[in-house]
Amino acid sequence: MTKPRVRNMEEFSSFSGVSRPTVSKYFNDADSVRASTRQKIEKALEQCDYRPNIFAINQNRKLTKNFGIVVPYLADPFFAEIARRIETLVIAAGLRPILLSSHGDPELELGNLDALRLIKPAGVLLAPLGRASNRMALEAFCADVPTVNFDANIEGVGRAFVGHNNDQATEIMIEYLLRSGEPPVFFEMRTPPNPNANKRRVAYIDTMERRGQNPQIVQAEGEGWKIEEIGYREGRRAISENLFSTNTVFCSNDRLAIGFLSAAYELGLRIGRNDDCALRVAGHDNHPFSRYTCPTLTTVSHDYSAIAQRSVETVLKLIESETFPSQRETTLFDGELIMRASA
Amino acid sequence: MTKPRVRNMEEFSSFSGVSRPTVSKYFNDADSVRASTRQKIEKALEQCDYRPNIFAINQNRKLTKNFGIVVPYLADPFFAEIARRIETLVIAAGLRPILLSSHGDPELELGNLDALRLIKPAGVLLAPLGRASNRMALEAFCADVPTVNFDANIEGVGRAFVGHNNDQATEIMIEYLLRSGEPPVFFEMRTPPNPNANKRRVAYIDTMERRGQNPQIVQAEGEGWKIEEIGYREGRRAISENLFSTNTVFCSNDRLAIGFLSAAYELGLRIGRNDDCALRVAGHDNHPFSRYTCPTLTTVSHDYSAIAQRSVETVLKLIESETFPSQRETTLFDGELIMRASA
DNA sequence: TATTTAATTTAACGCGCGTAAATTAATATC
DNA sequence: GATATTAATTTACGCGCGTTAAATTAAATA
Repeated sequence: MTKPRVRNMEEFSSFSGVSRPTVSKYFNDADSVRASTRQKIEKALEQCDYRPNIFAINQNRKLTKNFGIVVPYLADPFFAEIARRIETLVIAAGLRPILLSSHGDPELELGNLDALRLIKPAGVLLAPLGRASNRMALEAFCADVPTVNFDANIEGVGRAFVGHNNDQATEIMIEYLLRSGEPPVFFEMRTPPNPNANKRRVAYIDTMERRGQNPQIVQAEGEGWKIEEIGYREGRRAISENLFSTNTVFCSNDRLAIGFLSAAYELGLRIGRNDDCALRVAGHDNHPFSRYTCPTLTTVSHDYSAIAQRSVETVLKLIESETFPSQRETTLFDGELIMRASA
Repeated sequence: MTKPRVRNMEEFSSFSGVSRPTVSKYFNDADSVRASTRQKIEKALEQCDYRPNIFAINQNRKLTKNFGIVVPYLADPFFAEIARRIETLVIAAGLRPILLSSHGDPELELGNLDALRLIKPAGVLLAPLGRASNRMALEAFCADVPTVNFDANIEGVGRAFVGHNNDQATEIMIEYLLRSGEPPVFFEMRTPPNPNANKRRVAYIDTMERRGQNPQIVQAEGEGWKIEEIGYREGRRAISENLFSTNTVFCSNDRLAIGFLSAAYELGLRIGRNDDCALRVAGHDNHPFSRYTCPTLTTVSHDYSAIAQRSVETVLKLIESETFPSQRETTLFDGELIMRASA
């Protein structure tokens, strides 16, 4: 019953009756050995539970099967969700994902990259903090390790960027809001941690002007990643001080909108597109919780799966080719209008 | 400007003028060498950026500085939050946290433990899936690796358990609800993934009976970790079918409550403790989003920081002592009533 | 059956570090 | 200043596996 303990490849070699180099070959690529020897090995594998020592394997490799995934803030379900998808794809590609969160802290972001360096990852997918990131350090890292930048685009960071088309996404939401009611006022953080926010502001202004509308922006004070709280506090203030010139609020992201909805509810405002509603509210991101807000949040969705898929594909290609791409390619995926009850 | 490249400890030894074994000693414990030699090493460390190869280090160690953290579902902000705290403590203890999520999948849970085995972690903190977990396999793992079980208690898994006092927490909420209005009906999943739910049901029934009340339970159908959705769908159904015999609903957890609130809102029910409200709703967990629901959710909080702290302490003690504790100790931390607007 | 080709075996070295024993040097104690 | 103590150095081996070259064997082809 009790399987014999096999301590190393040497022992497994004699146990299976296959020479050690061949066993080694098998573990690197099971198809690289003859079918008959493969059977011998796999039969032996069933009778004892030997597994190669991962440290010894990686010691001589310049490149391991490790794969780093760095996100700025894992407690944000948005990043948890996209990380989950990426993890799955990475595993399917035969690599070992290592998920790291920077927890909103630029020093920890550097620490994470430092930790990744040690484990010589084959590739890295990096969603940087953004404004707070130490750009020089990130660039230095990307020069050494095949890295693709995703979610938050920082020029020069990573050998490619895969992300969300903020321009298009902002535009379709504005178009929808314009044709279905009063023009939207943009509600955002004055100093957002994430660069997508800036893209969205610019896109808002551009689109509004192109439509002959007067762009209006209400900015929330506050720093950091406690975005719902900022949306709540500043939303409450903005409503109280009557800062919104129309009945339509387009929040820069869903977390801000979640806080805003909470404030509006507390102030007794009805939100929605019915006649008896005081305000329409829209968000941006299709945050996992946006379908459970009160009312459910009309928003514009990232193409989560496409972004995850393309990101992984791009790094894998990078790894395979072993070349430095001559230019940093940028891939953006269009957003999709998610019609719910809030606007 | 360009720092000389130092490839290994040998080279660093001659670079710094300190013998290799001493350098090795330094990297294992900087205080174990004489202050003067320590200075020599650290000065050299500034002039070149050598760092020991982590794979070579761990190859000879039976025990690494790796530390595993396994949670059942990282996309749940509750687990993200507690994982974040644990990570911080583990880093402070000089260990390298490896955070793994089972994504609600029992096979992945085993895969995670398998992956952890390979990296010979000094210790592991394991929050199991619960009902779906392969208990035998978990036990086998815990026999080999110093593991402390947290959050979801599975008898026999881990050498200690640290968690939330579901009995006490349930009781204080029921007491509050009883003295402030109608008796609570318990709303839960019929087949909850997490064993805490069962504890809470039992505690609900016990407390109600001790108070001379008639316990009433409404059970939601549905499997898996999409708990908000289940809360929404089944909450909507239960309200429509008039299954609640009083105006007070005590949800088994906040995620269920979040879904329930969304359903109630959609059905036009006012939630809260005012006279004009149709329903009072309470939750359990103090989920990060519970303060942004509409209305804000009255709930009972985990002592997040105490649980995180004690969990880490317990594993560290286990690691240090290198002994198998004669009995599996269970530590529970009391919950705290979080009064908000929903009940 | 002879020949070519492919796979396996044997033997041996290297990776970067941990670690132990014996020796030497630097401090601390009297 | 002599001795005892502590720390550093020298030397050497081992960890488990990758990898390579030459020798051998097995399979595929003619």
